[in-house]
Amino acid sequence: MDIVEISKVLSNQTRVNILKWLKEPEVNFPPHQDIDHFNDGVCVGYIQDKTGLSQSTISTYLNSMQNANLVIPTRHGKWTYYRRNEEVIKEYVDTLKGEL
Amino acid sequence: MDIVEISKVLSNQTRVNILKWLKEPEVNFPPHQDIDHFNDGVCVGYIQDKTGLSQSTISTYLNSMQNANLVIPTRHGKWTYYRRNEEVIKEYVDTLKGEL
DNA sequence: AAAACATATCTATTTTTTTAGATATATAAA
DNA sequence: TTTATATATCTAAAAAAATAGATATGTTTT
Repeated sequence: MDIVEISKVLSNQTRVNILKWLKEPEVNFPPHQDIDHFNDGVCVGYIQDKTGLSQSTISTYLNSMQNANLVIPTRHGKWTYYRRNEEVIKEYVDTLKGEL
Repeated sequence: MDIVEISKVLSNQTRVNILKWLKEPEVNFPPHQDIDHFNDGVCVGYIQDKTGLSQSTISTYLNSMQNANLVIPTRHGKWTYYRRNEEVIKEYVDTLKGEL
């Protein structure tokens, strides 16, 4: 868990929003075609639609968030679903609470 | 309290270090010439020495930290002392805890 | 097998951040 | 009242991040 790397992710409003949206996928996104739950998170396309940014930009964002271990990708057919990594998010906040 | 602005400050190891050092000035810095306490924090020169970066860079860092309300400056003669703004730091962490 | 679809990666451009030297300002000391 | 000291601000150059179009890859559908 790298405080500086995670802070870089959080220093962009859209990326913060994505993390927040993924907290309640059923509230923030439409249902998926193939599956009727959000256990593995939300597909890239839905996230992109919500932000209005380009596909490649969102993919880059999600990649940086994955590198920081803030989200976990799962491939399901032709879609990649992203969900929050609650453990690391908690560890980050708790570390800030203690060390900062 | 701006999450993105504060996260930008924290996305640099030296700035994180400065915040940590200011938590225990008596441990991390030598005593000041004029005053025998750290109630108003630590002078810029001491912080600069500890980082090894240039004077203008440290001044820029401290300015960005002040703009984010993470530190509070106090002028004492020819020195400027910086101390942590515990309220805002706590508010930031608590907000992350709740919203993130 | 070809076409369509979702996402990732590559590439280039623009924007932002970092960094420090030079200079300005404010205060204190000589 | 000049000189020294501490810090802030200005300026410019270098480095890093943001962004999106183009292309590649993997998967499904036809």
